[in-house]
Amino acid sequence: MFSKTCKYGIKATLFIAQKSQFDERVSLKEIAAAIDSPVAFTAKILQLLAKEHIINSIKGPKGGFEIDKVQLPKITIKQVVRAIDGNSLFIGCALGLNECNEKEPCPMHDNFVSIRDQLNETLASSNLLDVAVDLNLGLTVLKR
Amino acid sequence: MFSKTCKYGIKATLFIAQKSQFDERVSLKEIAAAIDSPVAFTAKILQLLAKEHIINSIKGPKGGFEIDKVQLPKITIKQVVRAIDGNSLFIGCALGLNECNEKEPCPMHDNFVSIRDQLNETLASSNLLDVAVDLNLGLTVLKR
DNA sequence: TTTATTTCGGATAAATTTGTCCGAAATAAA
DNA sequence: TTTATTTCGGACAAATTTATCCGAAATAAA
Repeated sequence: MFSKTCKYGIKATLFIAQKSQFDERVSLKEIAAAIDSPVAFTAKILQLLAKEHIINSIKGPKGGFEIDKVQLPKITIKQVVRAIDGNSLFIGCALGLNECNEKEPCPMHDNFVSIRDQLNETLASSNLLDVAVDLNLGLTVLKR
Repeated sequence: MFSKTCKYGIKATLFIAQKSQFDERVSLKEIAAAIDSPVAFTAKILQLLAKEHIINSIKGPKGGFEIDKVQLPKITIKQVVRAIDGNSLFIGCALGLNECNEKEPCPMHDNFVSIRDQLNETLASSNLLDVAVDLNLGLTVLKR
């Protein structure tokens, strides 16, 4: 479904979001420890997310990563997925055809319309604040 | 969603199914041409599908691949997907957690329950005969 | 029996994804 | 200003997926 890179990216973003609720900035090491991911690889992903303006990065001592608190309810998981895996999950053909549409559909086309719709709906309506609140309440986890 | 290997596998299976409707056996070359896939790689995938008893392979002149006609309505796309990509799409955690369940769910767990259900339902109810009929009527395509 | 055709199976190679390393740049604090 | 800390960015490496090659095995037909 999602690439490994994307899974790390989502988890990292959610951890940063959780801490950003309380204006807490987190470091690369803390993030990697919290989501159980390779440090150096996680650095690359965070760099990408920063370039895409999904998170903010601050260099130097006391630096780290954070998300503007007021932006939390406006940023969605879908944005994170698109930034990392692109939009092939949302618009590509399930069987990999280059030109697959209503006129010349692949055999799975119709079946996947509703799955895709639901995936879109789910990811586009999952905002960082809601998910961060659940994390904070201990209702959900990022490890194990 | 599906690996490239799996996409080739599904398309190859459907092409064989289409021809098997009329007891026509098809060769590796015909299959690769019909689904626009690399010949040698397709051979590997067909070999795997034959081992999993989803298709039959016949060696020698006039050999090739076929599916028992009476089995067509009983074989589902889900079986093909499972044979190639395994069942991680159906049972694995969307964020890659090893232990993700109702007790300790990942942040996406609840959201993905219905998506997964629908994916299951869709793939488990897509049998080869139905899809082959559509292909034969030209309602769907395996290329472009 | 010989030949031609076709899949099988193992080795290898290319491409992509995942992951590491390390010096550079930024910057807060001493 | 110097030092320590932290992210940045480029090169490199390992692992996995995708793809190729080729001789072996099977088998239908000449």
